Amino acid sequence: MTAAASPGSALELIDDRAWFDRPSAAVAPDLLGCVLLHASAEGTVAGRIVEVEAYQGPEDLAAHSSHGKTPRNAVMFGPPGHLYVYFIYGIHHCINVVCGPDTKPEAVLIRAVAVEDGTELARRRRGAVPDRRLASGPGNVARAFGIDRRLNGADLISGPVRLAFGPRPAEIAVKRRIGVDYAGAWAERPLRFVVAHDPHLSRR
DNA sequence: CTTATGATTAGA
DNA sequence: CTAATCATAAGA
Repeated sequence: MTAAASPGSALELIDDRAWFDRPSAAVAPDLLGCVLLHASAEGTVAGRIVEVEAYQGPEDLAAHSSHGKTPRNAVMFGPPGHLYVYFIYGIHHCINVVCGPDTKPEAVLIRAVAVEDGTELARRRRGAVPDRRLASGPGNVARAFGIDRRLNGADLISGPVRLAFGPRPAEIAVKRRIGVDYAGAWAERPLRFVVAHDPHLSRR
């Protein structure tokens, strides 16, 4: 029995777009402990988000939106509560939650999830890896959940990928973002939020 | 059309 | 530490 599926702890889906209509640095820590779900034809995978990063609009030199709107990042410039999925390094997909306020191009990158439901399906998609690495690292989250570019722009309130409120983590740690050293001072900003001491983190 | 490169990962 | 691997964006 899992927290995501156990009777008596029904999932409370996030169905209010206003919840997403805030700066990414405000949404990001609130996302920790929340449940990410993907109901696909293959089955459903769900789990607790344990690591995220906030990307803050055009002024943030680490954000894709910092070089203007293009076909790839257009979803970031659209309404909050949608999925921004991009393909990177020729291999990996990364999934983001589009935030606000309004159409300000901010988003939260989901970097690690503790899979709690649909574990078998996630394992099939990922191959033989230890549980702690099943959805650890942004590319691995997308892989385990079966999410690719076809879901770019999907509505988190009406689409196959949803979010639900979960128990607030006991302790949240804030660190610098990973893989954005090129962004100068923006690389130093404390915009990576993690559930402290969680074994599923992509890094400590 | 050509070219450079990345919000990564796994493995030596 | 580096190779893998290709969509994307910018430039000629």
